[in-house]
Amino acid sequence: MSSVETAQDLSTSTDDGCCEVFFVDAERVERAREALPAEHLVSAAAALFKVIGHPTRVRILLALAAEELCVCDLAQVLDATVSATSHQLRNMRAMGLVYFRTEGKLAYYRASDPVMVSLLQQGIEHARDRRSESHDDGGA
Amino acid sequence: MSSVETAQDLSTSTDDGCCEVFFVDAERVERAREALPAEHLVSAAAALFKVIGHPTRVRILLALAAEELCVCDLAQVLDATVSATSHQLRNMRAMGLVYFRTEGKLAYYRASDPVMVSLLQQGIEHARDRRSESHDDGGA
DNA sequence: TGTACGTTTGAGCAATCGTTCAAATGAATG
DNA sequence: CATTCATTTGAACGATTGCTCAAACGTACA
Repeated sequence: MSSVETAQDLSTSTDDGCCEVFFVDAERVERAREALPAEHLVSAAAALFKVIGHPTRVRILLALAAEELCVCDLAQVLDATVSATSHQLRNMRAMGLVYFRTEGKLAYYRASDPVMVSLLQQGIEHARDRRSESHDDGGA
Repeated sequence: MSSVETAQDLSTSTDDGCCEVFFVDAERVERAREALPAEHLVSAAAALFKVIGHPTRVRILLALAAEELCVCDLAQVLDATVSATSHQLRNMRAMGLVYFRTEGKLAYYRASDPVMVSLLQQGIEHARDRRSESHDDGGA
């Protein structure tokens, strides 16, 4: 519809490693660029999602959203080592996804970020829905 | 109230590596266990979130949700190599997050999973909200 | 104070990841 | 048919990850 033909085969010295000097569709590139949030937001969101990007931590967050648990009991729920559990909790605590209360020699953890818990639960539901349809996760 | 005091200091030969034979609070363990979805759902959701658990792929999904782009232009948007971009697209395509249409020698990609895009956008917004409050991401 | 025990921590290790580089593929054009 | 060029692919790499093991920490209790 508009000036898409900005792409000429000028062979300037700029080595973008891509196409020619100009993009295939400069307009779309511009619009896509504007759709991207600030760098720190992208990184922060990615860091948040990375936490729930591993089965162990998914289970941890789900368990701690349902029940306040000490490390020992949580490890039981996960069927994992106490040490491994503690390591992950450290990670999640640093990300602010988990709250931490100490009582005697026990440390009680619980989920502290309802939004992330909700996002996770939506993700679980979505995974369930996708399973109903024909979704091949690559299977590699 | 029920039998919470199942926790005795019996020292059986089972080496769970945790506590004693019994948990600190067997009831909570049971409830937490019931809160966990089936294993394949946990894995599937984690795999989904892992995709948007990296800044590069977050940018890719956001860009492709806003605009249909060929690999070359997408690489421009990301300020990344065409090869690196293609590798990530392969990953995301395998996960069904990205749709793929070929026209001549160009390959046009776009986001194909609106739910995941929505989840990602909620995550971005949440990251923005968290930033307003006192949230230290550990900084490590 | 000394023992017991839940928890944390650090080193080490195998596995995975994200990227780069070089080569291959495949569709258009001459 | 040879060339061009967008895209894909595979090998290789450095970095990160998630776990285990052993040791340290800190609180309770005798």
